[in-house]
Amino acid sequence: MKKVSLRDIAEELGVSKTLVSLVLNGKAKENRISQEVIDKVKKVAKEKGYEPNQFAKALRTGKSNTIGLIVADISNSFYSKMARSVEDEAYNSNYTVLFGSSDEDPEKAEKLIKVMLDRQIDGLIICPTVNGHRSIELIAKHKVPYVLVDRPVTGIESGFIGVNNLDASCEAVSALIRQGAKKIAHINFYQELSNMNDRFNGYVKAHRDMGMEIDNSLFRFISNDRAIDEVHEFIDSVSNQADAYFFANNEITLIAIKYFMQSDTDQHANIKIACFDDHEAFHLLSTNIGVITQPVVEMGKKALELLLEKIEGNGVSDQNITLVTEYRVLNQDTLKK
Amino acid sequence: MKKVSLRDIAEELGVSKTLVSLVLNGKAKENRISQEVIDKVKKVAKEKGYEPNQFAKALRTGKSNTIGLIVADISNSFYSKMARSVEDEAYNSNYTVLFGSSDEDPEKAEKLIKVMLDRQIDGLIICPTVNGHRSIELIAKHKVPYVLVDRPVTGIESGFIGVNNLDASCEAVSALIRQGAKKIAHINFYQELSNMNDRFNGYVKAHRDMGMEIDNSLFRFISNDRAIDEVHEFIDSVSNQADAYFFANNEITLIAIKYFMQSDTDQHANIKIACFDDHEAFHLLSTNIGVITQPVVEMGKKALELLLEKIEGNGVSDQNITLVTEYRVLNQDTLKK
DNA sequence: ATGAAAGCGCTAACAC
DNA sequence: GTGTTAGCGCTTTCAT
Repeated sequence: MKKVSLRDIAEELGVSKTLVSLVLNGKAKENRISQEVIDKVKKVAKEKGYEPNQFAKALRTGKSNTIGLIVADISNSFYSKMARSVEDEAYNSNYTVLFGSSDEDPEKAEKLIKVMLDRQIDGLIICPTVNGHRSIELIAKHKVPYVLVDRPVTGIESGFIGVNNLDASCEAVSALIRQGAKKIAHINFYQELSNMNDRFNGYVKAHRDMGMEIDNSLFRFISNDRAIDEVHEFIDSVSNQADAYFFANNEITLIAIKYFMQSDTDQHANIKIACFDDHEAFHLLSTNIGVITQPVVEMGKKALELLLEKIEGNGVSDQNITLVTEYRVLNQDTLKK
Repeated sequence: MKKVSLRDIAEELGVSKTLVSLVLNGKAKENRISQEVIDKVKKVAKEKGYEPNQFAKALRTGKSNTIGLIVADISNSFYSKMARSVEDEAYNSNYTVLFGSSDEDPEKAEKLIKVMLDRQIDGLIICPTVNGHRSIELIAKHKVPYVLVDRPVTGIESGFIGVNNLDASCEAVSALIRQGAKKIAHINFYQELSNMNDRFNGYVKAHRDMGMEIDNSLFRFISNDRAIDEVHEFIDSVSNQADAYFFANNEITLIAIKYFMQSDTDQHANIKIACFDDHEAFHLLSTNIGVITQPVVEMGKKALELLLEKIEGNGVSDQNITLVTEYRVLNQDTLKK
């Protein structure tokens, strides 16, 4: 059951490796190889269960038909859904996907990139971390095509797939205001990530548009490490005045809602909530919640499409694609629809 | 910025490729190469930013330092968490992970396996699909080490990582019975997957242990394609008699709970529920729910450990590792703990 | 202590 | 129409 190589087939047939290679790569016709030979070769190849050695092929052609995908955390539903979408598209285009989670750590991201470049990936889809410059430059230096998703990196010219963070946030917060909210608290991550900042800016803009002031004590940027504690602390500090909340992502939202539910009072039933990113859990809530849903499948799909265009070098200039989110209030009625 | 090869370094230094290779692979000492040369080589390699071409290396050595991971669906939280765990372990051991989702489709699984074998992975971790025999045999034929997770395949001798499906289910159902449930409905997937069957068997055993009968109308095996509709139909058909439910996984449970919540009555508040597999959404429920949690991180970790042992061929016989689940009732009290 | 040379399996430019 | 040849970049055996 040892591996069959081109040569084995060639020898068996008394022809050259070239011929076999040509036939098996579908280049027989354009090289005017006789049908008779074609059939013979194909038959033997099949019989012997020939499988080309991709390393040799890749070594020769420089193409691995593998792409890399680096996200913050594959176990997070947002990213795992995107991964799934990328995978599906890649599968259809005959690419395989290597993946890695950066944990928002620039060091780790850089290591992952190095390893993947080592593996001679043909291209890379990456969600940049804070201080992602260095790692992106690393990729660029290697001349490997890449596409950024979720967050752009300022100063980096490249393909990018994102959403309308600012407008979507503004819309969600405006909706809360229209529902009568006067004091909307906001929790975000303290990171130099432009998408997260835009969500904050949307929160600010909604207030400005309505001619409302925002008290500094009403919003907070928390750290990644102590997320849970900081959310709790902040909620305790604003629960007296706040009559609504806008959370910058589903992770924060989950922490907050859990905390609301733990509190003995039923106060949370009356609190208005809106947040960025959908989550299955929100659909099982008895309270209303406004949710900004990102078109995550579309994002993965577009990212891969763009990447393939760059890999196959159809001379497309780097595009920035902004997809639109959907805002929807989940409640008992939508549940029953 | 073109790629530097061994030869570039060798030429620059006026030495042979062999020497450079030896030094850079840490085999200098055992070949008694002079310290002076070692330093020189290392210095130049660093200066030029030498990165070995993994294809050439792999072509020569037959090792890719890449493993494959095939799960049913990477976007499912159970699998994405396992993937994360596998990834972390692999990362620490200098392996990269290729992944793919089989969608429980044997055809697709087989294609994925073929592609991965093509990529000359050093080993494979796989959650077998129904009728997984063929694909597993495919791997075996290629002499690539593999480890099965989640579900064993009868007749296949190999490393396997799973959990105590039968006992855990029995325990959960027994708990429902002790809480006073007389008519426990059960929904499972209609598939020849031994782990799912064991969950059904646990349900049966719990009844038998207590000397209770199970009416055939109380349980149902649903199909993958029409899962939602079939769950709804079944619930409609048993809601009169059932006073408790045991669901075979979190997917079914989510569908069911949503359906309960849609129904106008508040009946579901009084229904006792237990299920296999945890899910974040369950933690935000106001009703009680008994949850069997699989040690998913541990599963991924053990799977990779076992696989590496097989790859590195420390002659270990194929082990079957059964990890234990945890049963816990989630409710307002645990929430407040 | 160091190097020459073979070859992993494949592709592609160039014969014939 | 088909074959020859020359590598891709690396490791490894065997000389020296």
